[in-house]
Amino acid sequence: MNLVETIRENLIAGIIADKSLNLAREDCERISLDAAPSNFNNDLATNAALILAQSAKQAPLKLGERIQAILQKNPYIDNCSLVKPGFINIEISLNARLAVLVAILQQKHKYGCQKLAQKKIVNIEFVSANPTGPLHIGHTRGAVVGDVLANILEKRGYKVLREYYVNDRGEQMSLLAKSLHWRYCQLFEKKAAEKNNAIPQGFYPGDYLIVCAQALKARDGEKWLQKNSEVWSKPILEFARAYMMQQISNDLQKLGVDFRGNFVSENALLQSGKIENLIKILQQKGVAKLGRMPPPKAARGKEKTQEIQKTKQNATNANEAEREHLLLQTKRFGDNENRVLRTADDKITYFTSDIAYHVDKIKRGAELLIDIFGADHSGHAQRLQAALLACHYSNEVPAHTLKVVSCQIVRLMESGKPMKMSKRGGAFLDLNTLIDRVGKDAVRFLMLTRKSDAPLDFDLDAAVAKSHDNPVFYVQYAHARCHSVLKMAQKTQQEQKGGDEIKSNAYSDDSLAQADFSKLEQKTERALIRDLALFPRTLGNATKNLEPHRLVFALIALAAALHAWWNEGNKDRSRRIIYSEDEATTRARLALVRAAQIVLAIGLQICGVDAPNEMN
RNA sequence: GCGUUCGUAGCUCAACGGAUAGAGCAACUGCCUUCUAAGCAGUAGGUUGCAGGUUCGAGUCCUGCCGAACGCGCCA
Repeated sequence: MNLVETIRENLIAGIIADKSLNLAREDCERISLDAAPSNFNNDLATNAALILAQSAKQAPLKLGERIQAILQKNPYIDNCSLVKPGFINIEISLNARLAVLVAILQQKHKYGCQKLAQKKIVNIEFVSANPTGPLHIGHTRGAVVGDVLANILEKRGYKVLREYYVNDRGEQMSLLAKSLHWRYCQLFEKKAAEKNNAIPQGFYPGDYLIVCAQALKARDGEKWLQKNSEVWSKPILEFARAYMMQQISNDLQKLGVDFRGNFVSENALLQSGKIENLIKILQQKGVAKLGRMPPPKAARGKEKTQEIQKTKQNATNANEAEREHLLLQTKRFGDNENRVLRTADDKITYFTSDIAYHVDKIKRGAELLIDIFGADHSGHAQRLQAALLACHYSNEVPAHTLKVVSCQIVRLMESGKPMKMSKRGGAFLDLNTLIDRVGKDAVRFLMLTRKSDAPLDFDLDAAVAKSHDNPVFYVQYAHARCHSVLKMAQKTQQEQKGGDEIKSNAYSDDSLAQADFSKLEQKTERALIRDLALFPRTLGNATKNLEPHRLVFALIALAAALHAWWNEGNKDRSRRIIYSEDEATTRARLALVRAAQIVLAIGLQICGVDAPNEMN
């Protein structure tokens, strides 16, 4: 039972059935049913008359009268009023409120779920941080957004596969192996401390590599001290990979993110031959050809350009501009440059393996791909879309299966000031430390308090504050209050009944579902019920737009509605939830509290945040 | 220079193309003999960066400026 969706469907059916309007289902898609603005004394509002005016060739206010008549027939609606531009405000009936509360009390954690006729398979890829160091706050946002989005999609009837793509080959990994080997050799130097500052240019500088090197030494002793990198590079790279992935996996676990073992190795993909195979197909279809690349264009970052050119000169003596690479013709598919698939010296680029990975995800059955990217990957996302169009052109995959959610940067704040983040000094705050400091719940919830494509300030002090300006606390407190009053009610009930009554709970969910809901006529009570009724719609919107923050804002609003209602008991004893002089009213109010608690718990669970029974 | 994203109250931010643009913080005024005041109610605070356009209707879509972040490798 989803009240809002039921009313909407009923309305659309009524409109289509009215032959004189001559409207079809397609015309009705944009019809919405939302919370009515608070200045109107109503529950819901619809824009139907405004949306349909054009197709029906009638003025909104005139058409509104017909729609109003259709709505009036609905037993879930008491009154509706047509106002100014063409909105119709709706007052829902006692029946409707009863239906909402009973649905929640019966369905419990399944409230808000949607069953799709055919489960759509979604592959959601997130984090995918290079295994070259521990996760930090930048990765955390993507981790939480991806995980919660996956939870929401599961609620809404999708079959969701979470994946982490491990970039375990290429230049960065070689560099990691070299850095680790250097650290490892340092462990055997007598004057290690003095040399500690002289980390070779470009090597990974973090202290975590010292710990990693110690682990290597503990396992293998002096085995890799030799200079010949031919001997140590492979085993050390493998050790580093395994070590780092273990750390990352532990940190994710601590954050409550579980990939259920779906870590897909880039190296394994390469070994499988799938990448070469794709290249072959792209060549056959004529979208991959040999060609030269123009020099880098960055005009703004002159220094960076010079740096890149310098690196290249060091890397090879060949004249770069003259070499022919295998290029994907992404220009034909919306990119502003063609991109290198395989270099002249036969190296597969990151770009190529990522394309093959995405094609592979589709071939493994995914009907929709979602990538959660950091802001620094926005350029890559565009190229990837163009590349997938090229694959579509080559009959490899369907078009437009990839949706990219881009997460902007997170700034760590301390007492209102940005924290200095220096990777070089190894002093940056890693995820593990962050969770130790503010807790998993705060990290997760606060990461969702902005829409993903806006930058986020994460304030370490606000995260642990026990007040209204800390949304985690505010929502968890609302849940705890619900539990508190229900517990209190049961306690007084038992005392009155005098102990060992066999039927355990007079306030069980089933029992509360029988309450007399006509007792819930106060404005604050009706507002709360309305919010509960709109909850499934919030999940639907979050799904449609791939925006998990919508859920979080709805939870904050729900908590506010609960706190507001609760406080009315401060002024007027008869408005307390437990009102000893009126058992029927008490039961009805407890049913509402319980329903609110259930919905808060569902929302928190989706966010991966605890729903505590007590605050302490 | 090119691309992506952002620009909303003093601060931090909401608002599937909808109504009189909403919350929290900070400021001011009230509410505890309590089911948790770790909360609530109220006052004040706005030309949604600027200028055009699209339409019944624009903070939202389009174009051009201004400002900020990120990216622009044959790294990942």
